Amino acid sequence: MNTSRTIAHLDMDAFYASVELLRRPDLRGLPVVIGGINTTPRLGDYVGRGVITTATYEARAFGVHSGMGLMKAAKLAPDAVLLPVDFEQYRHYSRLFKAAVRAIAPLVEDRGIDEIYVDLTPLVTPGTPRWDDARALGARLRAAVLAATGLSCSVGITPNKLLSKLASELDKPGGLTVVTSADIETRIWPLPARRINGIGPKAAERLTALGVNTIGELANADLSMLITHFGAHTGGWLHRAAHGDDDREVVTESEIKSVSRETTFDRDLHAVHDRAALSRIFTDLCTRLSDDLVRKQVAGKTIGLKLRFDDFKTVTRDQTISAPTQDAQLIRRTAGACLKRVTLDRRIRLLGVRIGTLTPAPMPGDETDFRLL
DNA sequence: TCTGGGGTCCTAGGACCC
DNA sequence: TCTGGGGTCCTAGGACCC
Repeated sequence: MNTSRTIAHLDMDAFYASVELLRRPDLRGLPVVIGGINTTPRLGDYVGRGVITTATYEARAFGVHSGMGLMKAAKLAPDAVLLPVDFEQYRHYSRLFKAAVRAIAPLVEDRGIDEIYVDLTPLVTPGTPRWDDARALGARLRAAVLAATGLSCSVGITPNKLLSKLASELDKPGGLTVVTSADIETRIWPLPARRINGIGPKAAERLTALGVNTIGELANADLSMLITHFGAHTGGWLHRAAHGDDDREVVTESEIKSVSRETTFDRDLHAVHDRAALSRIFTDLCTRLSDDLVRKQVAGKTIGLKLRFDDFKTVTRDQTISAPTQDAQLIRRTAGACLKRVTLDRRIRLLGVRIGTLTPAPMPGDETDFRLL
């Protein structure tokens, strides 16, 4: 195992909720839940299909957590304060905290709006006191993020991304946790295998059925048994991950692969009876997708449709056109052709439009016609 | 009134080409 | 006519992550 790198994972604490509390300091210390659009001030009065995106630690004490339906959460914590999501605000604070980190340590990998990996290797002195250096750097990063945003984060520092992701969660909120290869057995092995980034609910369930619950049990599981049940690729990865082995680089730049827009309706819609409403929403999604493409300066060739029915079954259809496009009408026509290939014998819960196989497109106002390139 | 919205990656079969 | 293989693109679904 390569232990020569020093990698940090930085995770903002209850990010959306904490941003809201900057504007509403009067709510500090109260159970606050963020989620949904048409919200009521009191969680217990909410009616709709929204889910929790974030909850303050005070709200989590009631057993609510992100991903939980707001209606269900309302039963657990009816008196919690409910606030609607405001992604513009969160993106603003996301840019601020990432800039603050980059000013100290430029090798940053974006992992969504509220977390990053940072390669600290060039900034620490090799040798034994390296982890002292790393801890001091982690403290600097935390202080810089707090100064730039007023927000708290948790930091994990270890020899790789996999361990750092686990470490940053060990002392949340406000933690600064260093884990070296010598600490794996005592600090990592007792954790549930599900905590490993990449082991989701399905894999965790399969592991449980094999008698594997903790990372330590996974580490001590027979490699050939894992390969038998998960295949050579995944089986080998599970084994290495449990031993804290991960050689993935910190990726500072990456190109966007696809753009999508989707919406869940207030009530399930009927393909025939609600045809007009469906058509209007469909066209609106395509228009917004087109706007996204222009803003992101990309055009795409593979246009996809996504439907979710009232039984939660999801189907997708896609079609690749001859040249990349940003055009809302062409996207609408192509996605409309995809829709004709779906049997519509159930009410529809969700409609989505996606575009992939992206290529760079000209800036708005640019004279160049990218179709000729 | 269970279960949002925006992504990435992987698998797998068939078409098609060399 | 049969056999063999590699590579890439397209499409559908699913697991997973934030």
